[in-house]
Amino acid sequence: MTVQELPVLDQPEVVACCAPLASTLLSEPDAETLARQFAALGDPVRLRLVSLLATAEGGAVCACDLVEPAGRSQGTVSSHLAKLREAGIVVSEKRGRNVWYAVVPAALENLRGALAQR
Amino acid sequence: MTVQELPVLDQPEVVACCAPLASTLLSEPDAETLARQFAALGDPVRLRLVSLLATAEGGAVCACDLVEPAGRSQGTVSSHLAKLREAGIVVSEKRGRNVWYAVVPAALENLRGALAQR
DNA sequence: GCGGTACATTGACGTTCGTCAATACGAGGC
DNA sequence: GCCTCGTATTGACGAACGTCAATGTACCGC
Repeated sequence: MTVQELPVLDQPEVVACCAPLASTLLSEPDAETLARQFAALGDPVRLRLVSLLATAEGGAVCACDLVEPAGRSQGTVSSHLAKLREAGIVVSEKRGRNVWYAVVPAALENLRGALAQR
Repeated sequence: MTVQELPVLDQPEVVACCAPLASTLLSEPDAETLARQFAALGDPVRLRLVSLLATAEGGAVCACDLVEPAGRSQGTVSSHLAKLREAGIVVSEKRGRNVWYAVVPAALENLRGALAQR
Protein backbone atom coordinates (compact mmCIF):
# COMPACT_ATOMS: atom_id res chain seq x y z
CA MET A 1 0.00 0.00 0.00
CA THR A 2 1.55 3.23 -1.08
CA VAL A 3 0.15 6.41 0.29
CA GLN A 4 1.96 9.53 -0.75
CA GLU A 5 -0.76 12.06 -0.16
CA LEU A 6 0.01 14.35 2.72
CA PRO A 7 -2.81 14.95 5.15
CA VAL A 8 -1.75 18.34 6.51
CA LEU A 9 -4.11 18.50 9.44
CA ASP A 10 -3.04 20.34 12.54
CA GLN A 11 0.62 20.16 11.73
CA PRO A 12 2.69 22.70 13.66
CA GLU A 13 5.24 23.90 11.16
CA VAL A 14 8.22 23.67 13.46
CA VAL A 15 10.36 21.85 10.99
CA ALA A 16 12.44 24.88 10.08
CA CYS A 17 14.15 25.44 13.38
CA CYS A 18 17.56 25.87 14.74
CA ALA A 19 21.13 25.91 13.60
CA PRO A 20 23.33 23.04 14.82
CA LEU A 21 23.97 23.03 18.57
CA ALA A 22 27.67 23.17 17.88
CA SER A 23 27.68 26.01 15.37
CA THR A 24 26.35 28.90 17.40
CA LEU A 25 24.93 29.25 20.87
CA LEU A 26 21.32 28.15 20.87
CA SER A 27 18.90 30.98 21.61
CA GLU A 28 16.43 30.43 24.41
CA PRO A 29 13.34 30.28 22.16
CA ASP A 30 15.09 27.86 19.83
CA ALA A 31 16.13 25.78 22.81
CA GLU A 32 12.49 25.63 23.84
CA THR A 33 11.36 24.45 20.43
CA LEU A 34 14.11 21.87 20.03
CA ALA A 35 13.65 20.60 23.56
CA ARG A 36 9.99 19.88 22.91
CA GLN A 37 10.88 17.72 19.96
CA PHE A 38 13.64 15.86 21.75
CA ALA A 39 11.36 15.39 24.74
CA ALA A 40 8.79 13.84 22.43
CA LEU A 41 11.41 11.21 21.58
CA GLY A 42 12.41 10.86 25.22
CA ASP A 43 10.05 8.04 26.03
CA PRO A 44 10.60 4.40 25.07
CA VAL A 45 6.99 3.83 24.08
CA ARG A 46 6.97 6.83 21.76
CA LEU A 47 10.30 5.80 20.25
CA ARG A 48 8.84 2.39 19.48
CA LEU A 49 5.82 4.03 17.91
CA VAL A 50 8.05 6.16 15.70
CA SER A 51 10.03 3.09 14.76
CA LEU A 52 6.85 1.21 13.93
CA LEU A 53 5.74 4.03 11.65
CA ALA A 54 9.14 4.53 10.06
CA THR A 55 9.61 0.87 9.23
CA ALA A 56 6.08 0.33 7.94
CA GLU A 57 5.41 -0.41 4.32
CA GLY A 58 3.97 2.77 2.88
CA GLY A 59 5.13 4.77 5.87
CA ALA A 60 1.70 5.00 7.46
CA VAL A 61 -0.07 2.82 10.01
CA CYS A 62 -3.59 2.71 11.34
CA ALA A 63 -3.77 3.65 15.02
CA CYS A 64 -5.60 0.40 15.59
CA ASP A 65 -2.44 -1.48 14.61
CA LEU A 66 -0.27 0.42 17.06
CA VAL A 67 -1.94 -0.44 20.35
CA GLU A 68 -0.92 -4.09 20.62
CA PRO A 69 2.77 -3.65 19.61
CA ALA A 70 3.07 -0.67 21.95
CA GLY A 71 2.05 -2.84 24.86
CA ARG A 72 -0.03 -0.10 26.47
CA SER A 73 -3.71 0.62 26.77
CA GLN A 74 -5.54 2.24 23.86
CA GLY A 75 -5.91 5.50 25.72
CA THR A 76 -2.24 5.65 26.61
CA VAL A 77 -1.18 4.99 23.02
CA SER A 78 -3.55 7.69 21.83
CA SER A 79 -2.03 10.30 24.11
CA HIS A 80 1.49 9.27 23.13
CA LEU A 81 0.55 9.74 19.48
CA ALA A 82 -0.96 13.12 20.33
CA LYS A 83 2.28 14.18 21.94
CA LEU A 84 4.27 13.13 18.89
CA ARG A 85 1.85 15.01 16.67
CA GLU A 86 2.04 18.18 18.76
CA ALA A 87 5.82 18.05 18.51
CA GLY A 88 5.58 17.74 14.73
CA ILE A 89 7.25 14.33 14.67
CA VAL A 90 4.23 12.62 13.10
CA VAL A 91 1.09 13.61 11.25
CA SER A 92 -2.31 12.02 11.33
CA GLU A 93 -5.00 11.54 8.73
CA LYS A 94 -8.54 10.40 9.21
CA ARG A 95 -9.75 7.67 6.87
CA GLY A 96 -13.31 6.64 7.53
CA ARG A 97 -13.45 5.75 11.18
CA ASN A 98 -9.73 5.08 11.41
CA VAL A 99 -6.80 7.41 11.91
CA TRP A 100 -3.53 6.77 10.13
CA TYR A 101 -0.23 8.06 11.40
CA ALA A 102 3.01 8.72 9.56
CA VAL A 103 6.37 10.16 10.53
CA VAL A 104 7.43 13.54 9.18
CA PRO A 105 10.82 12.83 7.61
CA ALA A 106 11.74 16.52 7.62
CA ALA A 107 11.26 16.63 11.39
CA LEU A 108 13.74 13.82 11.98
CA GLU A 109 16.11 15.38 9.49
CA ASN A 110 15.81 18.69 11.30
CA LEU A 111 16.80 17.06 14.58
CA ARG A 112 19.70 15.35 12.85
CA GLY A 113 20.86 18.74 11.68
CA ALA A 114 20.73 20.15 15.18
CA LEU A 115 23.01 17.33 16.37
CA ALA A 116 25.57 17.84 13.62
CA GLN A 117 29.13 18.42 14.75
CA ARG A 118 31.11 21.49 13.97
CA MET B 1 49.97 13.65 44.85
CA THR B 2 50.06 15.26 41.44
CA VAL B 3 47.14 16.44 39.44
CA GLN B 4 45.29 13.60 37.78
CA GLU B 5 45.21 14.01 34.08
CA LEU B 6 42.45 11.83 32.68
CA PRO B 7 39.99 10.71 35.31
CA VAL B 8 37.40 9.18 33.01
CA LEU B 9 34.96 8.95 35.81
CA ASP B 10 31.58 7.28 35.65
CA GLN B 11 31.18 7.41 31.93
CA PRO B 12 28.51 4.95 30.80
CA GLU B 13 29.75 3.70 27.47
CA VAL B 14 26.32 3.68 25.85
CA VAL B 15 27.59 5.20 22.67
CA ALA B 16 27.29 1.99 20.69
CA CYS B 17 23.56 1.62 20.69
CA CYS B 18 20.78 1.15 18.31
CA ALA B 19 20.22 0.80 14.61
CA PRO B 20 18.28 3.61 12.92
CA LEU B 21 14.65 3.91 13.99
CA ALA B 22 13.62 3.50 10.38
CA SER B 23 15.72 0.46 9.55
CA THR B 24 14.32 -2.17 11.90
CA LEU B 25 11.84 -2.11 14.72
CA LEU B 26 13.51 -0.78 17.85
CA SER B 27 13.79 -3.40 20.60
CA GLU B 28 12.41 -2.46 23.97
CA PRO B 29 15.79 -2.33 25.73
CA ASP B 30 17.24 -0.24 22.93
CA ALA B 31 14.22 2.04 23.11
CA GLU B 32 14.92 2.50 26.79
CA THR B 33 18.53 3.44 26.19
CA LEU B 34 17.81 5.81 23.33
CA ALA B 35 14.92 7.42 25.17
CA ARG B 36 17.16 8.27 28.10
CA GLN B 37 19.53 10.09 25.80
CA PHE B 38 16.79 11.96 23.96
CA ALA B 39 15.16 12.82 27.26
CA ALA B 40 18.46 14.29 28.41
CA LEU B 41 18.20 16.69 25.47
CA GLY B 42 14.53 17.30 26.14
CA ASP B 43 15.00 20.31 28.36
CA PRO B 44 15.84 23.81 27.12
CA VAL B 45 18.37 24.49 29.86
CA ARG B 46 20.26 21.29 29.12
CA LEU B 47 20.19 21.99 25.40
CA ARG B 48 21.73 25.39 26.04
CA LEU B 49 24.39 23.76 28.21
CA VAL B 50 25.24 21.32 25.43
CA SER B 51 25.37 24.19 22.97
CA LEU B 52 27.65 26.15 25.27
CA LEU B 53 30.01 23.19 25.52
CA ALA B 54 29.88 22.37 21.83
CA THR B 55 30.65 25.89 20.71
CA ALA B 56 33.40 26.50 23.25
CA GLU B 57 36.98 26.93 22.18
CA GLY B 58 38.74 23.73 23.15
CA GLY B 59 35.45 21.95 23.59
CA ALA B 60 35.50 22.05 27.36
CA VAL B 61 34.16 24.55 29.86
CA CYS B 62 34.54 24.96 33.60
CA ALA B 63 31.28 24.40 35.46
CA CYS B 64 31.79 27.77 37.06
CA ASP B 65 31.36 29.39 33.63
CA LEU B 66 28.08 27.61 32.93
CA VAL B 67 25.96 28.86 35.80
CA GLU B 68 25.47 32.44 34.69
CA PRO B 69 24.69 31.71 31.00
CA ALA B 70 22.28 28.98 32.03
CA GLY B 71 20.30 31.46 34.07
CA ARG B 72 19.64 28.99 36.86
CA SER B 73 20.98 28.49 40.34
CA GLN B 74 24.29 26.71 40.82
CA GLY B 75 22.59 23.66 42.27
CA THR B 76 20.15 23.41 39.39
CA VAL B 77 22.91 23.66 36.80
CA SER B 78 24.87 21.00 38.62
CA SER B 79 22.00 18.55 38.52
CA HIS B 80 21.35 19.27 34.84
CA LEU B 81 25.00 18.52 34.12
CA ALA B 82 24.70 15.33 36.13
CA LYS B 83 21.76 14.23 34.03
CA LEU B 84 23.66 14.90 30.82
CA ARG B 85 26.61 12.95 32.18
CA GLU B 86 24.47 9.98 33.21
CA ALA B 87 23.03 9.89 29.71
CA GLY B 88 26.52 9.85 28.23
CA ILE B 89 26.05 13.15 26.42
CA VAL B 90 28.88 14.85 28.27
CA VAL B 91 31.89 13.86 30.35
CA SER B 92 33.42 15.65 33.28
CA GLU B 93 36.97 15.99 34.45
CA LYS B 94 38.18 17.37 37.73
CA ARG B 95 40.95 19.94 37.52
CA GLY B 96 42.01 21.23 40.88
CA ARG B 97 38.91 22.46 42.54
CA ASN B 98 37.08 22.95 39.28
CA VAL B 99 35.19 20.50 37.11
CA TRP B 100 35.35 20.81 33.35
CA TYR B 101 32.65 19.48 31.11
CA ALA B 102 32.81 18.50 27.45
CA VAL B 103 30.38 16.97 25.01
CA VAL B 104 30.92 13.42 23.77
CA PRO B 105 30.87 13.80 19.99
CA ALA B 106 30.23 10.09 19.50
CA ALA B 107 27.07 10.36 21.59
CA LEU B 108 25.59 13.06 19.38
CA GLU B 109 26.68 11.15 16.30
CA ASN B 110 25.01 8.04 17.66
CA LEU B 111 21.73 9.90 18.08
CA ARG B 112 22.08 11.30 14.57
CA GLY B 113 22.44 7.75 13.35
CA ALA B 114 19.28 6.69 15.12
CA LEU B 115 17.36 9.44 13.35
CA ALA B 116 18.65 8.55 9.90
CA GLN B 117 16.03 7.90 7.27
CA ARG B 118 15.67 4.66 5.45
C1' DG C 1 45.69 24.01 60.78
C1' DC C 2 42.22 27.93 58.82
C1' DG C 3 39.29 30.16 55.63
C1' DG C 4 37.53 30.46 51.21
C1' DT C 5 36.19 28.69 46.76
C1' DA C 6 33.88 25.26 43.69
C1' DC C 7 30.89 21.75 43.07
C1' DA C 8 27.55 18.18 44.61
C1' DT C 9 23.76 16.83 47.44
C1' DT C 10 19.64 17.35 50.26
C1' DG C 11 14.98 18.60 51.26
C1' DA C 12 11.06 20.97 50.04
C1' DC C 13 7.71 22.69 46.83
C1' DG C 14 4.56 22.77 42.86
C1' DT C 15 4.25 20.89 38.18
C1' DT C 16 4.31 17.60 34.70
C1' DC C 17 4.42 12.84 33.23
C1' DG C 18 2.87 7.96 32.22
C1' DT C 19 -0.54 4.94 33.16
C1' DC C 20 -5.17 2.87 33.49
C1' DA C 21 -10.25 2.30 33.48
C1' DA C 22 -14.12 4.62 32.25
C1' DT C 23 -16.47 7.59 29.44
C1' DA C 24 -17.46 10.58 25.45
C1' DC C 25 -17.37 11.43 20.62
C1' DG C 26 -17.85 10.25 15.51
C1' DA C 27 -18.31 7.62 11.63
C1' DG C 28 -20.30 3.66 9.26
C1' DG C 29 -23.34 -0.15 8.70
C1' DC C 30 -27.79 -2.02 9.52
C1' DG D 1 -33.10 5.85 13.65
C1' DC D 2 -29.85 2.52 16.52
C1' DC D 3 -25.72 -0.09 17.29
C1' DT D 4 -20.97 -1.07 16.90
C1' DC D 5 -16.37 -0.05 16.20
C1' DG D 6 -12.28 3.10 16.49
C1' DT D 7 -10.31 7.00 18.58
C1' DA D 8 -9.96 10.86 21.83
C1' DT D 9 -10.73 12.65 26.36
C1' DT D 10 -11.39 12.60 31.36
C1' DG D 11 -10.22 11.71 36.10
C1' DA D 12 -7.39 9.58 39.26
C1' DC D 13 -3.05 7.89 40.96
C1' DG D 14 1.93 7.52 42.01
C1' DA D 15 6.35 8.78 40.10
C1' DA D 16 9.51 11.82 38.18
C1' DC D 17 10.84 16.46 37.05
C1' DG D 18 12.69 21.43 37.57
C1' DT D 19 13.59 24.66 40.77
C1' DC D 20 15.57 26.95 44.85
C1' DA D 21 17.92 27.74 49.33
C1' DA D 22 20.61 25.47 52.46
C1' DT D 23 24.00 22.28 53.55
C1' DG D 24 27.82 19.02 52.71
C1' DT D 25 32.34 17.97 50.76
C1' DA D 26 36.66 18.34 48.52
C1' DC D 27 40.36 21.27 47.26
C1' DC D 28 43.63 25.11 47.46
C1' DG D 29 46.33 29.13 49.29
C1' DC D 30 48.09 30.93 53.22
